[in-house]
Parts: sequence; C-alpha cells; structure tokens
Amino acid sequence: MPERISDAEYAVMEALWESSPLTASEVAERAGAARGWNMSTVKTLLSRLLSKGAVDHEQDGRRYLYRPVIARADYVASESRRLVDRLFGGRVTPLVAHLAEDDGLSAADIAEIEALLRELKR
Amino acid sequence: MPERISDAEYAVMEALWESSPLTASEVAERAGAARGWNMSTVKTLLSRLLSKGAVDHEQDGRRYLYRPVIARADYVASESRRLVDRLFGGRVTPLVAHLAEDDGLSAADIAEIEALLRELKR
DNA sequence: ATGTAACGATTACAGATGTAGTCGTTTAAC
DNA sequence: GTTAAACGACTACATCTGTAATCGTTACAT
Repeated sequence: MPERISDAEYAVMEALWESSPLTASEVAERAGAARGWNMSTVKTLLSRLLSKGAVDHEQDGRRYLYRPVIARADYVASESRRLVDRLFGGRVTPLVAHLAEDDGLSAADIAEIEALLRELKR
Repeated sequence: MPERISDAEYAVMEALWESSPLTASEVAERAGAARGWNMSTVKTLLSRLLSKGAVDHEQDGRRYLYRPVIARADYVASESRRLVDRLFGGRVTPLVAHLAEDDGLSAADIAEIEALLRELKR
C-alpha cells in the first residue's frame, strides 16, 4: 500500500526520474519553471514526497540532494494497473480495444503493436 | 473542462451506469453496501455529482430518481487519455507494450488484440 | 565584518475528498 | 390522529492537495 503521489508531486518525480540527484533549486528549474511554481511550492512538494517515502535525500553541505526511491517503471505499472482495474475490470484487452478505436492508431502504431505481440508469442 | 470525478463518486457512477434511474437508497444498496458506506455518505456523493453536472435527478413523489448525465464511455475515454498523456507522453503503443510485458497477456488475449488490430486496418 | 542571498523548517490557507451527523418534513402504519 | 421511518437539505470535520509566505540560519560577496 504505497502512499499515492498527487499530480503536482508527480511532476517533481518526473524531474528526478529524468536526472538525479538534484537539489531543490534544480528541481524547481526543471519541473517548477514551466508550471510557474514558486520555489516554496517545489520545496513543499519535495518534503511531502519525502514523508511519503517516494524520494530520499542526502546532505550536501548546506543543502540536500534528492533522488527517487520508487522507480518510474514501478509507478507506471501501479498506476496503469489501477486504471485497468477500475475502468476495465482488470482486463487489458478492453483497454487496448478502447484506446485503439477511440484514438485512431496510425498504421505505424498498429504495426508496432503487432510486432510486439509477435514477440510475446515467442 | 469537465469537473473531475473522485474515486468515491466514481463508485456511485458505476451503479448508475449499470442501471438507472435509481433512488438514493438504491444507490446505497448497490454501491454503498459493499463499501460499508452510511446512507449519508451516499447522499453527499450524489449531491456532489449533481453539482458537478455528472448526474441529474428528477422528482418522483417525495424523493429523487438519479441518472447519469455523462456516458460511461466518455468518462472512460477521458480517464484513459489522461493516463496515457501523463505516463506515456500521449502515445498508446508504449502503454500497450508496458501492460503486455508486465502483465502477461494470455494467448487468448493476444489473439483478441490481434483480431482487433486487423479490424482496424480495414 | 556585514549585508544579502540561498536554504531548510515551519506555518498558512483555500478547495477537494472521504465520511458522516442533524434537522425539518412527509408519509405510511397503526 | 400519532408516531416512527424515510427523505432531502444543510452542516461538520479531518485529511489531502495546490500553492505559497515566513523564519531562522548559513555562507558568499564585498
């Protein structure tokens, strides 16, 4: 039962997954700037992520270096699963069906997925 | 910009999507009972859904009959899109790849998806 | 040395959410 | 007719989330 990560917190995680460790200021540059966040906001988010155990920090002089504790792949897996469970009764196929229809996959997309499935059949 | 529907509210929507119109008590039976919700909780959720415009109600004597305004398919589409956008840069293929690997699709699942893709190529 | 900029810690506050309780009214059963 | 059950309306309240501001300390530039 991992603590859930909010939307805003997720943006911070993205920055850390892309490159870590980072200082709070670096996170602000990379995740906050585009969103118009104040430095304080970024720090709040970092401290919430700390207490949720999603990131860790190590002292570096007068400041901290932050790095993710949970892997992006794990997060993505659990969020995807959550969606599939909630909306599609845990079945992946209907999700794919839905996305495929609704979303107009390009021929290239289709080819890519087919290749993937062929791989899986090995 | 449709108002977001929370997890608890979603359970109420599920009941209404499955069968509607329903009275508050019926929603409580169908969605609340399994979750141990108090009648009050269900009524609160219904009124929040009303103000969000996600459900509508019609008077029926001294009580209301509730029915969904937004279609399940639309909700599912927007939530799926949201996930794909957030976690996979808007691309469906990586999601499918992820789910497929991580999730061990059965041979039947794979066949089903392949059939689906063939359909799409027409 | 001194002021100022950078940092972390703490506090703030409104809106959303989960979960209910209370109140006034109506109606159905006696 | 009277009472208890059912209903909707309104209120409550803790937690989470988004978004900061303030405070105390430290270090860097002068």
